[in-house]
Amino acid sequence: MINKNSPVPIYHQLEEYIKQQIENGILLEDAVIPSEREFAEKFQISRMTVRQAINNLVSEGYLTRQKGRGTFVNKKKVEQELQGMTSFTEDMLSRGMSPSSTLLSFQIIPVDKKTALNLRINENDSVYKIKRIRLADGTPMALETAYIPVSLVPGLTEANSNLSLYQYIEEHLSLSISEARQEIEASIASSRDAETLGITLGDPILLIERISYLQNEVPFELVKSTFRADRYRFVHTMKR
Amino acid sequence: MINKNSPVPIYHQLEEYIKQQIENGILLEDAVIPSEREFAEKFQISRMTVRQAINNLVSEGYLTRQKGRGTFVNKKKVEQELQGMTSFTEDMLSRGMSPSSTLLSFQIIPVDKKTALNLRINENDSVYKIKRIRLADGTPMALETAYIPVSLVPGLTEANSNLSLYQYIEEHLSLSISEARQEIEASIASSRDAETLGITLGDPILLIERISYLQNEVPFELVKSTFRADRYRFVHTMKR
DNA sequence: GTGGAATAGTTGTCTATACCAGTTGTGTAA
DNA sequence: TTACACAACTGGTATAGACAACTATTCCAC
Repeated sequence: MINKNSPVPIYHQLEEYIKQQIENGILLEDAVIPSEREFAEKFQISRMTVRQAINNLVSEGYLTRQKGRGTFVNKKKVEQELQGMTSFTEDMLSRGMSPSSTLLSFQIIPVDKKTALNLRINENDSVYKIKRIRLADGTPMALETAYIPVSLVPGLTEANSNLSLYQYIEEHLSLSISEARQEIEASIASSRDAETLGITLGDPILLIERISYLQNEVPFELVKSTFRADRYRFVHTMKR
Repeated sequence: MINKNSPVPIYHQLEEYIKQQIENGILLEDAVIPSEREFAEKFQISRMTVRQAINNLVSEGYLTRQKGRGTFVNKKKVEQELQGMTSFTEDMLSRGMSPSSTLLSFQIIPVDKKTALNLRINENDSVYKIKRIRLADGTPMALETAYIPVSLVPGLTEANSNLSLYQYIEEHLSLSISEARQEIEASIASSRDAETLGITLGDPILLIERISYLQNEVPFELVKSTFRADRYRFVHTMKR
């Protein structure tokens, strides 16, 4: 498990080892991990090297140290990661509402120039274009159009696109979203907007355009949403 | 400067020492700091102890290491902290525009119930109520009303409220803002909004309400802003 | 029972040392 | 002058060992 002759530093190997133990459920949430001296003994490495590995995991939020007691496993990263990530599903759930959606269309089309730029792919590359009405507690809240490069999520079909997309990619493709950029704009409902959302022409609407990025800074999706301003208010917390 | 018999760990003393050198301008931005071996020699401590101090400062964002070259001083914490914190001034500067503001009124009034709740103070406690027109490159962008508990910033006057508030509290009161919560809503300009912002009745506007918190989670200010939607778009990046 | 000492376990701090790996300037050979 | 080698610096990795500070448990005296 630990290869002293590898060019990969020992402390980094140990980090990966401990992370895996957590992923695989061998080390459970809130459980103590083996002591520094145990790790040192087990892998025949110095305690300071063990400390370096554990320190890194602590600052990455995987572990918590307690003097005199031991080192403990934190809650899973995944649960933390989607916090405040504002997928519609997460957003509504956190407001105590029940989200659902109606699929309006599901297409694979060559991407236009502007969207290609945003997704950092070539013009005319294939993208999924998914249009949905988003509902909360059964009433329409938003009209949403998502663009996703086919190359990133080859297996997407009408059926599984109906689930929360984020959940789908987390669980089936072991990718995860690490960053998102949003632009929020106020506007006035056009007659088409008004019709699909059940409001009146000229009513205020919120236009939200979100680009989500994977860990490697690869753009994953572009989502354009039109929210009813009478029902939806964008809430958002910034730290540090 | 370093007291080996102090109960305060040496690495922590060194951290404070280096931080001070940065604060006092002895170590300048982008400059190299003395090498680990130099610090060790100068204070007669082990290089590993020096590394522990420097590691902490690196993860706190004060320093950056570069293998083979040295360790460098980052931009001041203050400048980083307000990044994305969306004070109007910072926001406009980051868009390459020149921000200014016109003070409409500056009052000290007893706070109403709802605002008191948001600021976690008692009803009728004194608050500053500051109304301003915010301009970018000379044209009106937003109407802004800020509420700040007098108890938190006793010395505020019409004169210094005209500066960037954030800068004022950072520099004169050594408080700093660590978190902010925003609610963003679309609406339609009333005749009064339209008049002050120079737009037409019925035009779309963005209503932004922000509560900023200090490090200790004490609410610091409540700001209600009305932005022209034709000129302003709220942009925002979420990480992790 | 309660309080306190002894004990064995944990992480925290610190030292001294060694070698590796990347960067930069300098001096020498082509 | 140019190109390369080398030396002298930087931070990065790793070891072994010591003692301090803190926690939990056990056991004994009161």
